[in-house]
Amino acid sequence: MARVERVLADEALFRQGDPPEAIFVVLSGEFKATQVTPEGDRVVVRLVGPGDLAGHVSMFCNTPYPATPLAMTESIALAWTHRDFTSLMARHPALSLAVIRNMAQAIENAHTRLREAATERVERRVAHALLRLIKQSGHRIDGGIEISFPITRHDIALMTGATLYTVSRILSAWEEQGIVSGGRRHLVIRAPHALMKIAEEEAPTK
Amino acid sequence: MARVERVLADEALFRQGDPPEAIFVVLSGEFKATQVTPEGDRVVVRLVGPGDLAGHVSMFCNTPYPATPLAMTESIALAWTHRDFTSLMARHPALSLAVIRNMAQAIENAHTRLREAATERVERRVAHALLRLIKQSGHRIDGGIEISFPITRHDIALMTGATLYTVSRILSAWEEQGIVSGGRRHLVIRAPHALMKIAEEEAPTK
DNA sequence: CGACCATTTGATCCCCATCAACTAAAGTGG
DNA sequence: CCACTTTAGTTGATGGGGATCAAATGGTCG
Repeated sequence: MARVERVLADEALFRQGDPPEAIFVVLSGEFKATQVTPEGDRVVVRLVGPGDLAGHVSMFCNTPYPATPLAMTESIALAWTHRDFTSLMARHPALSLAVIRNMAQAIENAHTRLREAATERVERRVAHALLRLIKQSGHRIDGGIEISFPITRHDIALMTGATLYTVSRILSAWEEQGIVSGGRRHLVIRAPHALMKIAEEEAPTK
Repeated sequence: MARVERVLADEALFRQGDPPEAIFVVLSGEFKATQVTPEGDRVVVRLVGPGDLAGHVSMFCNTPYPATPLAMTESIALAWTHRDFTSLMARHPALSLAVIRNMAQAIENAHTRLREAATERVERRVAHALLRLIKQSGHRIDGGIEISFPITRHDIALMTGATLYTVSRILSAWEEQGIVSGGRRHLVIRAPHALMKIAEEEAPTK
């Protein structure tokens, strides 16, 4: 019943504002779900990797797609129509549960980021973002952990609510300290432990 | 199969960090779901009103409760154990759908707030927050719309990622302009239209 | 090689957090 | 019913984190 959807890097699975025509499950690859504000600012609201759903919000609420999932690498996803997917869920209660579990994690993730955005300064938010990237798609290489898809300072800025300038400064400082390294659209975390310390360290003189 | 839970104002339905023992559906009243950071800062991640779920994230992921829902007024909720609720869902597919729909809205809401937190300045975020409050529990009175539960500047600050000082200044300014009015723990929006203008106005000289 | 994109780095500015002091309303207890 | 405390809110002064502007460098690709 499913349609297989193959998406090249930098292409969109669907577009923000379009009417919902399908719900997707990512099989391989990685997407960044970006929202555009009325003013034209962009934000990355979440990353969508293998096993994650996309388009579910619109599908179940019957609203236009709230974001545009851009493929960061060549990716493959399965697509169902609303009808097919709900009938599938009706026949397999385990599927409903899986959907719910996935959405629950998305909620928790979003709330965590909300909390970070409200209480933490940029450097720490970037540290959290990198740790999340590691967890979602880190790849061990000798001397560190590599982010397995091309990522720019600008992307990181959009994920943390900062500007690419500030992110660049932070990463430059970290590179000097040997915490990260990487070139153009490429990032390796050399000292995850140091990042965790930055991310969690108690604020001084509370 | 459900247990009826009655909660007085300023009491918690459950506490962040506790193991999940039930899932709740709010019948009446209003809760603010607050998260505490390791450093002790607090944030209101969402409002939970009639028809909304609480505790679902933990219940389905089997993780400790991620937040503490504090009752803003006396409230009533129904509680089910995990076992009872899943068996209920298995027997009534419509329930699964309702749960999914509610969670989808929570996700969209969280993403919207994320986007706002990342791109908008405080005044506009406060405007959005007030508009959301109106929508969720506004109550028409002559001369404006009243927020139907006690709310403090501090609460608004926790909802917008600002400080109570900044919120106080903004509301004072708005009060001078006749947009809002209200006293201690009490808020009336006199000119929702003006708020919408503040919330959506194009940034100057883009 | 030339055009474009990612990144870096410096200089400046301003929004808003922070600190501090004060007012006023609401409990509270004798 | 009145001192006393507590909690909510206001307002001024100050400083800093980070946005913004500007310009240069180095990688990639057609």
